[in-house]
Amino acid sequence: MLEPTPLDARDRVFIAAETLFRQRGYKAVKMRDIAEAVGIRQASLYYHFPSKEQLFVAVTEQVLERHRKGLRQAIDGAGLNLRTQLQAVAHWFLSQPPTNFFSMLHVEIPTLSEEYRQQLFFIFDQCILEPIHQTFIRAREQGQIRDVKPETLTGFVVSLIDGINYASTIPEAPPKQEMAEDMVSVLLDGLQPP
Amino acid sequence: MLEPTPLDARDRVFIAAETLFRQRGYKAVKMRDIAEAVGIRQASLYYHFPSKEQLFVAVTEQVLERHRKGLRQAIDGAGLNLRTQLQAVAHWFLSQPPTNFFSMLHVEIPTLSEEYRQQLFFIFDQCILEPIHQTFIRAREQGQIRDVKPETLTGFVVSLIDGINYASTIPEAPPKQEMAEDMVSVLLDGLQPP
DNA sequence: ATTATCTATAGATCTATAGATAATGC
DNA sequence: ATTATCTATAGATCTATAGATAATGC
Repeated sequence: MLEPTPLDARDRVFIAAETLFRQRGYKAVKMRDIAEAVGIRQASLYYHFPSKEQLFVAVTEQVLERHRKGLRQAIDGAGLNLRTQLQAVAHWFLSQPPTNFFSMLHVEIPTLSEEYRQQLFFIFDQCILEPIHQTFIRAREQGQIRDVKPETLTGFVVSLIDGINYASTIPEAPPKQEMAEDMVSVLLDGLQPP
Repeated sequence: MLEPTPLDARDRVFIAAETLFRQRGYKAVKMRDIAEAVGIRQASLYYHFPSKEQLFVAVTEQVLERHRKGLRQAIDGAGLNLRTQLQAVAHWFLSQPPTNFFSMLHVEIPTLSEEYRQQLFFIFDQCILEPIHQTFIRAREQGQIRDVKPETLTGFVVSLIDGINYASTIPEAPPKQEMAEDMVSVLLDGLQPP
């Protein structure tokens, strides 16, 4: 380790916060909950992070950045075919801890200060929407799909991923991977009988 | 009026609560906010409702029940064709104030007491999922669509509606009605070029 | 000396209750 | 008399700060 300061505790706070915020949302998670998960006292968190809001923003940025890298790799490694690219996108998202993006955008982020709000919206756009948007634009240019606005299709994909993640929490739901396959085949082929 | 008690104030509380809970979510709305919207003092709300939780549950039940009726009417009035039925479903949802169902299920409802949680999950199933589920089952029986699990497709529709509602809050987004048409045509016909 | 934690608590909210008071309808 | 509101506030949380103390590394 060449790190000047040992980051263990800070990292454990980060990981605990990420998990709790994802599971329960910003407001419902108390600093005490994070501290308990880490095994320190609530006030000790403030040695590592100046405020709950900044902790949330830092955690969310990291999650989004991880998705950006993962999506880029998934898409770049999936050849030139939209079908395999979408399968790779779905596979990436479903390999990650399930984040409900619309709750994030609709419930969590609006409670933050205006500055952080705008910042996270921008990063969300760059990390989640842009990679998928690009994919649809290229597919359209190559005549792989008919003329539907790529931003509409991008929204569809993110919505469907959210939905699959949610459905997976229900015991009777079909397996994630099956729903992901159905998602791609419905998007590309529709539901018309053979 | 044959009502024994004039329900005006109670109704105004109901309406204000519905709007605020929908816009900001359960936790973020304070009883004071609802009172201010109605024009009374915070404590006066407790004359009409015993607790914030029961107010939220009552409001949510009413919203869900309204959707059940609206969906049933929309589907029943849309003939026997899945395409027109889905168009009617989309049209109904987008004619209503935008509720983010996945936030509701994923963020709001889990913070309630176990009893109310189960109750609202059940009612959500009856009011939102069941009508759409039935529609897909009938279409499948009549050979209108290929073999994909109807519960998967139901989840897709609800996810997509959530996504369209969210997208509509962004200034540059395509019009709701256009996204709804794209949703139905993608679900049924896919994206393959003509 | 510096780093990381602790205890204690101020200050800000927020829900819900108690009891008083005004408005309404016999 | 009953209905609907009010003021005042108890009680419960929760974030963040102040200052003390233990652990670590020169």
